[in-house]
Amino acid sequence: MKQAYSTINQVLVTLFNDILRIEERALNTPGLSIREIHVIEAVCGAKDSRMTALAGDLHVTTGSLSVAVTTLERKGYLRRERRLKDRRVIDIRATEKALDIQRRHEQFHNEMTGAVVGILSPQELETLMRALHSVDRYFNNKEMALQ
Amino acid sequence: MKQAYSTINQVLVTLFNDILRIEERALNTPGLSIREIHVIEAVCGAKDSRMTALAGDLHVTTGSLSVAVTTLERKGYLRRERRLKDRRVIDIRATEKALDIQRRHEQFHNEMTGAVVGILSPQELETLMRALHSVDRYFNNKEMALQ
DNA sequence: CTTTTTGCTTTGAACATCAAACTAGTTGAT
DNA sequence: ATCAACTAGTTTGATGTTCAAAGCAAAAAG
Repeated sequence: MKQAYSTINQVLVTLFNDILRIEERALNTPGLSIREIHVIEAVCGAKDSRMTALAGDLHVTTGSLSVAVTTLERKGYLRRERRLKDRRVIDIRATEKALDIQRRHEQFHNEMTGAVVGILSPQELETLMRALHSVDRYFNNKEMALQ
Repeated sequence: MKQAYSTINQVLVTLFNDILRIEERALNTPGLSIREIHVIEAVCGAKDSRMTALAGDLHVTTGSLSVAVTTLERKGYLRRERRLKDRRVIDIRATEKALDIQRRHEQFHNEMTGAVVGILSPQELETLMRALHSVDRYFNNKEMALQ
């Protein structure tokens, strides 16, 4: 129990910070920062691909995203597509080059997930999922409370 | 099983980012960025408090740290202390003001940890801990491999 | 038709970060 | 003892990220 506290605390303190850094190095995509990779990922996985929606997903302002999209467009990973029905709206599309990156990123995450799944029995896995859902719910509420 | 992968993956992808953001907002120490708070935390918890060691702990260059320490010194959170035995070495010390911040930060972590522990059953907790250890191990290996 | 709202972009400022050049102090080889 | 090589830390210039605020164009509301 005591141990649980310190493990979870340690995770909250260090592991989370480490992950971004390691991810960046492991992916090692010259010419793309981890931020840019996350933008690409968001674009690839987005249901709604207009600027405002993506900015919301990424928790940045549309201004910030606009800058990022411009450079990623210049680098050949994204393109802007104006909607005919409502010409204010811009949809962001991933190019084939971006999809490549996305697949590599996905593979990294699968590996990471595999490390967890590998050590647990099916039953434990189920328990873990319940636990993670609870934690997720907790943090979503927390976030709501801070609005 | 399929579901386990995608749940765990989703949590690993989003939850981690969320927590950083929540932390930043919840701490909300006017005049201090989350980076600066992390520097303060590192100084408070450091075994070896010279520049090089701290920079290593924080995974930044000594140049970056030097800049950060200068502003935190100006703001009254840290002071530089030259070593007598080897006058090249600078030890960074926390002021009382910094210790206050550190205590608040620690309390926040304890609260968050307590909340997580509180919402899980003992069994869930045990499984979660094993999973987290596994992630930790995975990343430590990964980091080693990348050196 | 204005006016207001909406969606996005641009701009200016603040910060974080790094690499490389620099300063000062120590160590090692001769 | 000297001087070269090394080590610890700082400074500087460039780049990237972010935001708020102002701007612009299209759509909706009145």
